[in-house]
Amino acid sequence: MSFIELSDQEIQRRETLNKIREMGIDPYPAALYPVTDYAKDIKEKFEDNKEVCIAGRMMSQRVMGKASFIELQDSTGRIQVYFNRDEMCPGEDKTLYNEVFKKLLDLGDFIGIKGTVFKTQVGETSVNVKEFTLLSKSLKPLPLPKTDADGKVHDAFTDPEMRYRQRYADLVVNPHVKEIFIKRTKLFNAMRQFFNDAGYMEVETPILQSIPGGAAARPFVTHHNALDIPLYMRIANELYLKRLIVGGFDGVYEFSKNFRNEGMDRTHNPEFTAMEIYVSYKDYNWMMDFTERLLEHCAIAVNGTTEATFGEHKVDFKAPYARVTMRQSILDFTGFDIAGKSEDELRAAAKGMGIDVNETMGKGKLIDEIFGEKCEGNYIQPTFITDYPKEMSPLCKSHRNDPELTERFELMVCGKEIANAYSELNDPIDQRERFEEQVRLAEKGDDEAGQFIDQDFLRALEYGMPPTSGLGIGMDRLIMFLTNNPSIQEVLFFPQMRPEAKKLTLSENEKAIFDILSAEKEMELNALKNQTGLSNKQWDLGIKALTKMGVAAVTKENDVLTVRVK
RNA sequence: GAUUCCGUAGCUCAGCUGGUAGAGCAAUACACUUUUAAUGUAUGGGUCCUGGGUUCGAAUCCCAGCGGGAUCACCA
Repeated sequence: MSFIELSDQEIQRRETLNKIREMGIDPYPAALYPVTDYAKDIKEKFEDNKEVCIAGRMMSQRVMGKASFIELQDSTGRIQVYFNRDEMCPGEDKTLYNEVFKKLLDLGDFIGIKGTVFKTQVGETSVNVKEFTLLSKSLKPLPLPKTDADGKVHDAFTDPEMRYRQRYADLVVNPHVKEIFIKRTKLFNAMRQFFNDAGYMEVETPILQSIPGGAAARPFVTHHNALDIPLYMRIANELYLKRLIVGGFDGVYEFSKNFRNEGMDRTHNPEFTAMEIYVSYKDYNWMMDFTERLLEHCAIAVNGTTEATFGEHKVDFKAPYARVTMRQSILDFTGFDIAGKSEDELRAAAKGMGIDVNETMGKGKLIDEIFGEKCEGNYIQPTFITDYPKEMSPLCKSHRNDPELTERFELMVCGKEIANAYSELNDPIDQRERFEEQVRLAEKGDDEAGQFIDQDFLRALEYGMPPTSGLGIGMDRLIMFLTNNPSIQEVLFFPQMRPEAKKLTLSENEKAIFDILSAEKEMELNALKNQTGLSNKQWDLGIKALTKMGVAAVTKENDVLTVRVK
């Protein structure tokens, strides 16, 4: 980066940095700083005159002559710190206060404070400085939102693009953003604890896979040089976890980063986190009980209550949740009974409801369209929708009472799916046929059908997999509900963005002008402009830049504009 | 992918029917020993997203592009 691209304030801070070094102060000291206390604790458990050692960023500075207040922000929040010149510098030399503190510290600098706790006349808990240390100099000014006496925030740092691209600055400046991510981690911890307490094991399975399976989605492709084969980033971990059930584990789970090469919007990021768990000797009825207990536990761990607000909705994660079959749901919202209907009857019914359908759609797809269009959005409170049509669920066991259905449920919250579970298909011959059917669909052009048959997975099933129930939860979506965020980007530290565009340097034009001018030393303005052949705008920018840098000057004599080299 | 809105100082934003850019905070200097959006006085700070066009003249109007937001479509 060249010096010229820096803003005024950035240049000033670099100059300040040099002054600090000249004074013999290390702006980036190596030694640890012996922190003993945190802002939050000091304020909550006030102890008059207690000696503390704290560290953090200086976020505001109010100098009033020989005394000053700053706000120090550490990981727990902010605390006020009081600097008194004569207490800090008892002798004749007041440099530490007058120079180092007042002039060489900038907002955003990390400093360490040793001092004593007290309350000011206005009752604000503060730390009276005995000794302070510069811990790390900040060269770039942070955005500086301010909160006034009424709690109203001014100059808030809200631009989503900047906040996502510079999440570090977002986190420093917006405490509520930090809170989202603290809750996110609490959710993962709570879920992990729940599974571990139940005796299930956290595992890791491959992210680079030679066959991307377990879901219908477009994968990212990469290449392994030594093996000279394509490898795919996983779209799901289901087939690997089931192999582990074959191997004899009672229950396995994984928080799985999945990658899907599809569109991005406020609910889809190319990489996202799913949790999948598989438990042997269970079925989907058991899994419903398990899921509602799990979510109740997680909601309390994250928010301290089973209730959550999402937009205009109040959601209660307290178990148990309503259970509705897909047939009943469609009956409830459309009056149409899908039971025993032929494909043509279903298509006619869907058309009658104003749903966009076509000839390629099978029974399962048609039912799914009707449900998605007419029913899904109505489930605000957590509701299990059960017994999905078979075509939609190639990895799910057929329903024990109806061969057209599967033992599957999805959990709907605020009209969105957040969990999906099966009594897992463990009949290897049935599974092979379903895979083959998917390949046939894919060849016919159904881009939602799987294109690969994972022979190794089938081999595993042939050795025998116990009856198993599996559950998948979209973790990003769940945390959106628990933190009232309608956008997935708000719950990911670093959502995927287009790369930042490079700043163009216009020095080409400036150089062109300068080359012509320097040959002549002095030229009439319009002649020079014509000779460069630049557009009005390019010319204007170019000549202004040159005069600003002081390499050329424009003078006006008798209404004639002349450009000279300086 | 479609529609629509937005892009101006380090940050948040004004800028009318085109006439060479403003405010608050931040910065710099001075004053001020319990303030708290500290205060007062003064000063500096701009590729008005990029490119092209219209015009005597464009931050402003037109076209194209880039980036972002929102809504919709798509989405096991």
